[in-house]
Amino acid sequence: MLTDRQLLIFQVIVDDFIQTAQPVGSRSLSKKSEISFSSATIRNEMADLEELGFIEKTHTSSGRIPSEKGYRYYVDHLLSPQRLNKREVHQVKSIFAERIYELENIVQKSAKILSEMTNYTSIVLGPAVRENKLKKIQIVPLNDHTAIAIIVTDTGHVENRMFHIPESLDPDDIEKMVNILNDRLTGVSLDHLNNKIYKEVAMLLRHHIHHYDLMLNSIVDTIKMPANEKLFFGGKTNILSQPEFHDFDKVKGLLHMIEQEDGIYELIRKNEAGISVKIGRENNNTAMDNCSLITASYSIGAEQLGTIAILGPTRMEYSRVISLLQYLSKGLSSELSKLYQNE
Amino acid sequence: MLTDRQLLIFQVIVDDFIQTAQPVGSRSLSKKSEISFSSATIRNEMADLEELGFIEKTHTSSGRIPSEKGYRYYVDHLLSPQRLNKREVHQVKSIFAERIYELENIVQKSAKILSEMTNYTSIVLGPAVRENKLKKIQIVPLNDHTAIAIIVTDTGHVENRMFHIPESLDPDDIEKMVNILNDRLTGVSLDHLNNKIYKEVAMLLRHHIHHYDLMLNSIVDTIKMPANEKLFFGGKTNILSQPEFHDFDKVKGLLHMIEQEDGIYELIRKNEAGISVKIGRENNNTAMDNCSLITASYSIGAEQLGTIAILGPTRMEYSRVISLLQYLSKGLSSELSKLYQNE
DNA sequence: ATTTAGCACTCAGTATTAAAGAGTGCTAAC
DNA sequence: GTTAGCACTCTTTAATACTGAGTGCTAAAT
Repeated sequence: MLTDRQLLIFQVIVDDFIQTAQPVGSRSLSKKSEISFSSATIRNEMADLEELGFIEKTHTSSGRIPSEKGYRYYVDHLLSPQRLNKREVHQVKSIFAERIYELENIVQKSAKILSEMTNYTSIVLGPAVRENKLKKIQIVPLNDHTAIAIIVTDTGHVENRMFHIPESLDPDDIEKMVNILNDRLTGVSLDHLNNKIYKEVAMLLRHHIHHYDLMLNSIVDTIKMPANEKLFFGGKTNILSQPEFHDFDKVKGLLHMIEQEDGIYELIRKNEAGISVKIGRENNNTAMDNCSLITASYSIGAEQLGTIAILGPTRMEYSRVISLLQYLSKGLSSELSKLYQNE
Repeated sequence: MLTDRQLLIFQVIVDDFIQTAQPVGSRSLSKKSEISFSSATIRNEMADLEELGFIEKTHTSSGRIPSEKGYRYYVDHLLSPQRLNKREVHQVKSIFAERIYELENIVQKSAKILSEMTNYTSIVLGPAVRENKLKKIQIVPLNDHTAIAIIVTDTGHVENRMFHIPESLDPDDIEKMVNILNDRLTGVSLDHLNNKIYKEVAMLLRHHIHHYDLMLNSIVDTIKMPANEKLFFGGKTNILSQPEFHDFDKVKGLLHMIEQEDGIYELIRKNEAGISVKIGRENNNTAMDNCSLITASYSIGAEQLGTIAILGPTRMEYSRVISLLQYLSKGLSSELSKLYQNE
């Protein structure tokens, strides 16, 4: 559909624009070493490329910039996977250098390093806890009327919540209850827990403990809490350095969306495994106009855990970012497997 | 030192500028109902006020704006405490409306409401955990080589950390150790814990448990973790709406400082009890130029727990913000006392 | 001795114009 | 099919002038 020469010109336009953020004109193109024909020829080809919708003008007599369709084509067909250089490999590896055992810490650090390396904003969707399996439930009474319920999952995630102890409850009953719960529920994944409690365990409790229901509700609440997985950010202010965002309303909208988190969650969540690139309006969010989002998932074995993402202008270094995300997500996956795979 | 008329003029200038963000001129002042003399008279008085350093010009023929010294005087001498209206009282009370037992949640919500009410950025320094007293230590083994240490404090704060189990350790010994620790350390405040462990408990452990030291280190690490108290923010992007921050470099510096958190921590931390107002360069931080920070502490009984703060332009609604912070910090203190005071 | 009116002067902001530079599209020659 | 050439468009920048808000000072009025 495109001739080789059109392809060449298009590629050079995109590459140049990604670097300089300036519309690319025929004359400056003709001076590039990869291009051997005159500016007039280029102009003809550019007119065709524009008609096909791959590039556009910012005004009647300006140079050309890639359109969203153009970026899409570029990403789908023209991207040459870029090898990371030693420095970059080293930086990514530094995430795993210290022996940190906290999943959250690793994830947090990933976001930080990623944003520093790219100068874009990085977003990491923390591990989904809902598929974790229950390891232990504990209840620690604080005083006569409050106690704290703690649940630990098999990946070492700890969730806790305070609750009110019903007046009428015998302290011994608390212990009894915790024992029953641990006995029956260990190994059950968190999103099945709710079901299992009411279907199988509630009856059992009723036999042994008075007012079991009041306390049970608090525990169920604790389990339900992490409805949305946690988001981690790096370089939230990096967008301010991008020339395309030297516009207050634009920045305001974007930062506001980031602060709210809901919008981001929407954007990142619905993603299949592997790398995905969403360009501009493909994100279905006006705040994301002129922005691209590249996401990659990380996992333990076959179980998809979470997502890492880079948010930048549509004029993004797709090749480098994709390589980076690929490398990091692979690293994360293998490192986490090492830690949590119950071999 | 200032005549009544100068005081009046100064007050009107500050009030007007706080509202409009525009330099105030003699003519517009003379039209105000509180002022009964001519613009020429005002000009003379303003010249004096400028000489005294309370107001300044943005350029030779501009109206006047308050100087930092002026704001300081205004805050110290001219502020009339403003009563909150019903709506505002209601909004603050809504923070405590739901029966939330999580300290963190209350604090988080305070930050949110505060920023919404003021349109400035709010910062809340979470409760200092270090003076909490240990309620319980627990260790939950996840698999053969990792376990998770959990400590619970008397205010219901939960801290946890994963660690490596030394190969040579007998599983029974873990339980033994936890029992000894709980026995000896319950009721000790977190910042004394470290000391107490090495001085009194370590010896005891040595008698009973092989390789106790490896594990002990992990537990000590867990305790040490929350070195800085957690910061909560509200309305980080509100600064973008303030006209004085329609300057990219300014905003970038400020948002960057906020993102880093260290700087903020420095600013907020060193504060006595009660309300404190720091204006512009009094904050000793170039990113805070043209910004004021108002802080208030909250406490349980005599024990100072944390700080709530509002960050805005020096042209801030001091009166309203101070009233608001006063009211909220009092509310927070009493509400938290109700929850955690072990009556 | 204050207060005020009047006037010359300053400066930011805005609009207008002109000129320069980058780029295009089209046509005609190669 | 390719290229040189030219007219044209549009942005950017600088220069210029004008307006309006405001000041400082002086001299008159109170």
